[in-house]
Amino acid sequence: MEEGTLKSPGHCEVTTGQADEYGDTDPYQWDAREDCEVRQILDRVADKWSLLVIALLDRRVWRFSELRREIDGISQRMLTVTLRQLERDGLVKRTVHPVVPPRVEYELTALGRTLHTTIRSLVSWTEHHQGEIAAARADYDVREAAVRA
Amino acid sequence: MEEGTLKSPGHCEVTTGQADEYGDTDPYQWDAREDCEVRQILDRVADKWSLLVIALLDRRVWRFSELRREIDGISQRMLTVTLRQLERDGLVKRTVHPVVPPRVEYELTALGRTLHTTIRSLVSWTEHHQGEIAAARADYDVREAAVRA
DNA sequence: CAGAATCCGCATGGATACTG
DNA sequence: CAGTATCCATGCGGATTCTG
Repeated sequence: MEEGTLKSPGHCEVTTGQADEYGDTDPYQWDAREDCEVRQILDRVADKWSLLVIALLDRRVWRFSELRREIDGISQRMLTVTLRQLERDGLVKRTVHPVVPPRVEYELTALGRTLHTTIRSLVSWTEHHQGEIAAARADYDVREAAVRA
Repeated sequence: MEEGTLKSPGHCEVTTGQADEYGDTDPYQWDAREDCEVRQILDRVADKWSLLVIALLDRRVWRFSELRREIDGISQRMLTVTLRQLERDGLVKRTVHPVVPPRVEYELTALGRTLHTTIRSLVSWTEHHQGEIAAARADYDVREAAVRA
């Protein structure tokens, strides 16, 4: 598990890899710097499974195996990793019931619910425009095939 | 030559057809199926570089090397791949000026601009809550360290 | 049931060299 | 300048096994 080096918000510090000398000021603080905290958070949100998990958790409380069954294609390992990351970020609350067999339940925190609103709009956009995207892809593929021929 | 349309190497190729129309617009139908088109699009949008590129392109028209310089940490290869994907999806328009040396400019399409609105809100959320997330992480790490000890 | 731990295949993506 | 092509290291993530 990677140790996220955390600095105060706004302070940029290189996590891993070479630092190199930066120096110029960036008009848009959030974007370019890969050591920028906002980018780290975006990377977390914009990962393969997080969006799915958050969207599901918004509906109700889920048990681990329920999520596993519901999310098609996720491995047990990745579900665990994803849930831990979201829990660490304060987006998901994990509740262990001391019973046998174990019963662990997951739900969104208040913070997680605010994020869900945004995610919801992203999903909505995708739903609304999937036709246009499919058309654009088909168009692109045809044109590229023509060039290649 | 790698193609972006690669599915995850899982076994779940239920309906490998392009599924042009699922018919239903159920708000909560998008999630589970990994063959769902919405999920494929989300995977594209939610990748490491796409968000960054789209956000930059909304500002103005950019040349290739400008983007390369601006996006810290991206390799020339990944910038090319990302731009091609976005172009294929109809989100980015690529204009080649037949001059020497070559001049290629990138900008958002109308479709891309509609997505930018959503992305902008995602970035805003991140900016707004990065403090809370940092605190949650610190809290989590402390507690985990305590357990481990 | 929920997960931790382990092994490891292979896609992801960086570095380099070459081209129009 | 704006790519393409190639090689190759890294690590993501799947499969499996073991535990409380």
